Amino acid sequence: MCGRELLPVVGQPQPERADAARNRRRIIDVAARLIAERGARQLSLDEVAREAGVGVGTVYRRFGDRTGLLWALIDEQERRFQAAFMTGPPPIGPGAPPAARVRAFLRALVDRIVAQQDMFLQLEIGSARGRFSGPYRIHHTHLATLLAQARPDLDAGFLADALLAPANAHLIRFQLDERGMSVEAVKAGLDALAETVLRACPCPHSTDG
Amino acid sequence: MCGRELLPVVGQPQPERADAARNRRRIIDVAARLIAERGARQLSLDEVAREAGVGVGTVYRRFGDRTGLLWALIDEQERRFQAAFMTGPPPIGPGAPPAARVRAFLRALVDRIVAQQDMFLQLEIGSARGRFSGPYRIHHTHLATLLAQARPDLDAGFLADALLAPANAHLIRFQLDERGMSVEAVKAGLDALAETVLRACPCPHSTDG
DNA sequence: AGCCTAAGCGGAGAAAATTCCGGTTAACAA
DNA sequence: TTGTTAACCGGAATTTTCTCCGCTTAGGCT
Repeated sequence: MCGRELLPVVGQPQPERADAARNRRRIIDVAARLIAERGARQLSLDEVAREAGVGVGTVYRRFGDRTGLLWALIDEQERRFQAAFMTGPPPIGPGAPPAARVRAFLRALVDRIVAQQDMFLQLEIGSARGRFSGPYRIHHTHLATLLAQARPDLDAGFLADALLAPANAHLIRFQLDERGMSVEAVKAGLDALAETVLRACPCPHSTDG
Repeated sequence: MCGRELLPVVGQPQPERADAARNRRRIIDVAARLIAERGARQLSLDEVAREAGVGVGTVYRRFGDRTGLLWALIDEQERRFQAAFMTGPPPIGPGAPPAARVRAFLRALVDRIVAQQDMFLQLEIGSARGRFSGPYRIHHTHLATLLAQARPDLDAGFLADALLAPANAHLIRFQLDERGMSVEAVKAGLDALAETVLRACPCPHSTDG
């Protein structure tokens, strides 16, 4: 993992050397092209290195591993997404009521996963490295904050995990391809779940068995 | 994938030849031992084959791929689990009210994942093959049935996915190890989510923004 | 201009997953 | 017994990921 790819960078430790930056760019460009041509599934880092005119070692130093490169490819989209829910216009950005923002966020997240399904699928297999770092933490914090605003009586931290968990590339692909759901149906389901949670009656019946 | 490992076998296509059965057993035993000794992470199919005294080809023919072997190792536990929620005593088995069964089911599922964390983690990386086949479908069907019984007005199919999604080895490990939650806290969170969903007021306020 | 060194480079090589296929053999019927 | 054959077997070969390490160089300093 490289520590320069995703937003949660703390402080640029060192300015990147010119040759390193050039190689990073080359590698990303080649990888993006190869994925566009043949899908993320077929992406071989050996081939990326060869086509980019660098050694495999360089690819690994720069991106840590296969998933690191994939994260870098998704990064631009991720920045845009983060900007949308942090500073963009309502309903996903500030201004709308928390409940509406939660739902808009989840819908946008699903759209994002569907749009880059191929890469997200690859990210979910392969090393677990980074799965709950960077982007996940930011999404979780954002969602938990909104949930806590809307319903201070609930366990916002856990609920955020629970709402994020179904926004999973493999599950979504399964719902789409094998269960015949539409993207809208997936979004509607998540939306409905969020709504249900957000307006649950605080009154604690005994439901125990 | 082998089609003989997990419960949802439809009809035994062919009785297995004696040598094949013997090798299957050997392979499973060796794999179980190696995992006990060094963890699922380190399991090399080459080594399994060598120690079991068979060729790698045999391992692959028998189990399809790495995850196939892992599923086979988990299979016995899975059968026990399925027996518990399908025919076992309440509250997880028949007899208790659906809501209680849902909650007991989720708790048991988390326990199961925690108990074999190592293997479930490996299953979630590596090929997606079988991730939503066999066991998942059965869990989903079971849960959806219970949910539909308890709340015919909700989308039981989607909710079952949504409740199953957070019961994910990687998420649980993250919650346990990096968020400092206890296993009980994880179970309680899922439990509370299920309870919330199950007693949501059917009255549709306008929550939209 | 010349020096110094942290950062970077490349590619051989180790390790693991998975495929392929020519040579066996268990199981069953004649 | 013997013949037949679908199933099975083993392991070499292929492919891909990732590590290691000796050599090189960008960029700041004098």
